[in-house]
Amino acid sequence: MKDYSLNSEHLNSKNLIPDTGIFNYLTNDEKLRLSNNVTLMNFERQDILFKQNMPSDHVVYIVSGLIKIYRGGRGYRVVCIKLAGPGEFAALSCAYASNIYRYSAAAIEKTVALMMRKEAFRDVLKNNGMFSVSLISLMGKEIIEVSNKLVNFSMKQLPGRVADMIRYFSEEVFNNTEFTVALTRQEMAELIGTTKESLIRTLNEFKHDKIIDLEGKHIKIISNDLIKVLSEIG
Amino acid sequence: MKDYSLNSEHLNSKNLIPDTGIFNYLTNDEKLRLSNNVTLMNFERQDILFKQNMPSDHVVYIVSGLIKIYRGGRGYRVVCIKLAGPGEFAALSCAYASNIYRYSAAAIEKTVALMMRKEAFRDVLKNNGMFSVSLISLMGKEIIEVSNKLVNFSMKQLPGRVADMIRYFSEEVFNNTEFTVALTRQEMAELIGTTKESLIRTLNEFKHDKIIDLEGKHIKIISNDLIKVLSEIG
DNA sequence: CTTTTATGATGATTTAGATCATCATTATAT
DNA sequence: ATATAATGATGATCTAAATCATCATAAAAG
Repeated sequence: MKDYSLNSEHLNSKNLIPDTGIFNYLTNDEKLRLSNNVTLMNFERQDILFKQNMPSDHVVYIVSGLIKIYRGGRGYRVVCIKLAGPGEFAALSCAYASNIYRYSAAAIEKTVALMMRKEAFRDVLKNNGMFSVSLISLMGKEIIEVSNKLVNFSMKQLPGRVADMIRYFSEEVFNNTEFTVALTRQEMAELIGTTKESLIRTLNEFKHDKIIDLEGKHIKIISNDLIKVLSEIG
Repeated sequence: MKDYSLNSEHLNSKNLIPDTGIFNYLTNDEKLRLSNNVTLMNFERQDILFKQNMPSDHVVYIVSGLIKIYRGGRGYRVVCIKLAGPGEFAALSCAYASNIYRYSAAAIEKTVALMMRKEAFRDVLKNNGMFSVSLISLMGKEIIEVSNKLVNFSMKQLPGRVADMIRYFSEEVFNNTEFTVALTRQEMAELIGTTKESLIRTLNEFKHDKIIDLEGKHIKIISNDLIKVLSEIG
């Protein structure tokens, strides 16, 4: 009994907030207060974290894994706005700018996420200037990223966008020239605004031209230079 | 002499910060301190407010007029990311997320803007929680807007995007079904990711189909319903 | 273990919209 | 006022990529 009670108390006061990134700016007290409004969640591939048009009540912080943030349109067509991995937030933009989620999020691989009640998160933002300025910096990066994607979508044609995607996986997600993506061809296509057929063709052309090695979901970059050139000339 | 001196002092302590929007959250003292780091600027059509790749040292607040925020790519191709009018900020995303401007801004019509030194702006953000949370809300809206544009670019074809543009002018910029845009056809095309020829053709088709009246830069919406339908079905 | 459903791969066909070319009209500069 | 440049407008042609169709293979479900 005594042990159990102790355990429970210990659990209640356990700090779920990581000691990384912008959370470094929080005091222990702030961490604890925020922590009491945080739920740690586990998601399997294809699990939904939140869905477009639902009331937006949480800010989501990815501890581990990978998720996709996407918008569905009429007729099953989907556009993937971005992926988010460890240390990244999701739904930040909706938290204080909208009362509903403006897009959906689903786990691409096994993912651990912290669901933070947005009111508690806001209280911390209000009281900790360094924390809020850091968040403003993060959101600025997100605006720049989405704008870049917009520019790439309008200026580059398929080979350029496919090269962009491969570069993104290699440089931003896996930090390796060789990697295995859990995404299907369909999902990859949604990430760069094309159809699965066109994506498959372009990937196989890259393979044929010895730019990449391709075996199922495993991609190995043979010529990083060519990938960079393709990505830059569009 | 005496009069002149008085005038000058009065000018120095003059508060340039507007009493609108998120600036309402500032105390008089904060307004004054910020005001000392603000320059009021006048721009004529085509004047550059800031240029891609320049060191980002200011946050820009539009008092009146209209500007375009755009990115140039190789070969004179340009993509317009968004327009910004009175009460809107520009370059917010670069201020604390980048040391350089990631895009350019130019006046579309005669524009008055406040150029706020980003360090002073940050000081206020750090010390005023309501102000920073409001800014976070504004930036969230911007992320949602750019994401929407990305989704529209990938899902809608030309008539849908042209209808989007007309709707945007009518509902967001001019609050009228009849308006005169200072943009050239080329600039309109850049706004919706197409070429001037295709834009001209589509606008003239709309005219022919009695959806709009078109005379040079003056547009009058005849059937708002059709515009909405076109914008929604894409 | 077999059936059913998702995924990956290719070929054939179609099409939206880019590109190229030309000319009229309207601004801007000399 | 006249020359020069920028803009708007249309037609002809071309092409990247979507769409449609089919089949192989892999994964999931019964």
